[in-house]
Amino acid sequence: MPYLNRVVPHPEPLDCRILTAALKLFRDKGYHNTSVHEIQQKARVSIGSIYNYFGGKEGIAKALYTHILGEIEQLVDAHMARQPSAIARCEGIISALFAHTETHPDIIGYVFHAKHADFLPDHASLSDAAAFTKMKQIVCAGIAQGELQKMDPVIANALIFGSAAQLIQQRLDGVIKEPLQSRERDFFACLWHGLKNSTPAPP
Amino acid sequence: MPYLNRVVPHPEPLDCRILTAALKLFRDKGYHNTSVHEIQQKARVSIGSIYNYFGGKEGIAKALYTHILGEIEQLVDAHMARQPSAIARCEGIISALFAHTETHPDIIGYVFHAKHADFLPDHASLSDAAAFTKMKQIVCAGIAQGELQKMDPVIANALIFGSAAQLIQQRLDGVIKEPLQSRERDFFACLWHGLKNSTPAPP
DNA sequence: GTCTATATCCAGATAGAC
DNA sequence: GTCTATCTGGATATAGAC
Repeated sequence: MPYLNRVVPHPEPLDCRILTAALKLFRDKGYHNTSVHEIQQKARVSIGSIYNYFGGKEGIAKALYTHILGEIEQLVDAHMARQPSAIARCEGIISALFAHTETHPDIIGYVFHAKHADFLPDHASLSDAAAFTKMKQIVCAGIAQGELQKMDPVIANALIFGSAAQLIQQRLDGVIKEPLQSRERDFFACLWHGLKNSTPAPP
Repeated sequence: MPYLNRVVPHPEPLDCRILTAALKLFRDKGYHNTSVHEIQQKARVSIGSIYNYFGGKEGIAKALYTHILGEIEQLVDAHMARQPSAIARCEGIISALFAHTETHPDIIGYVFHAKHADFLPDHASLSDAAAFTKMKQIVCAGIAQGELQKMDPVIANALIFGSAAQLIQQRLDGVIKEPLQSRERDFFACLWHGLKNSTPAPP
């Protein structure tokens, strides 16, 4: 019964094991302090397989990067489709990111905390990624429609997502001890108190 | 005349040359992508001297880190001594950081952008540095005295310095094309519009 | 104290058996 | 497709002359 031998020890596919192992190591020790040998050991895979699937350490980092940014973009798209209001969209996205920070700190940490320019030189800055561009568009639309105060979109974007990013980073660093959800409601209240337009523009 | 031979080529002291060269390289290529050999060439110093002064690459990084964080702390202290108001203090500090971002992007980038945990494992998180702790204290005092709205200090801190940090990072990345000073006034207006307490507490 | 030349080590990558 | 064993380059760090 060769079948049994294959099934039990590693239910998840091989390339997936490599990615999850690498993600955790990159988060814990940083990209440069992680050797392929360590990834190989943690994923219980041979070095040869790693080079077969990803062509090397940088290939793993790229695969992780595009995959995770794609997932965040999907998240943004989902909230844009679900809600017409800019405020509701931002709240939904930030709320989802806060939740992910608790359940998948590796993933969020890899995107928010890693300095990708150090090991992915050909990739553009994070701000240029599609997911983050779309967040800016949400803010712009909210200002244009009068839902948010008339103001510089760059500043509005910094206030909304910059402060959220700061909370996420402090949570990842352990500076904030409680789950971010416990602060979510207060955070939104403070945020919109300053940004929401109380006198909506005429249609 | 041996004196002349010494004076002309390198007016600044040797260790200072090493630090400035390393700072620029770390910013441009990242810590791990910079070799001691490159620092040596750029600083026009021999490898032996580098090990004499700093004991190695990590020693340079540590010296830079403590020195720069010390300077920022001094900046915070200066503004705390000059102004009693929390809002004025925050504005002064952020304004100074914005100005530094334009004049010394290497320095600001090294503190705000580098992932120090990757190469200074024994150092605590940036948020624990004295300079940033004092910024939090300023915000707390502002809330306690009724100058700022009654709210969670962690959230207030994220809104104020998180958004400022976001602007600085985008400026360093080149996403923002104009000097930050051009947005400073608008930024402060938006910020305090949401955070300032319009009904001050009784003395 | 400053330099050059050298040693040592380890990471990333490859070759080839199975 | 997966593995083991090996190669190679380059980085940190040191030794010793001056």
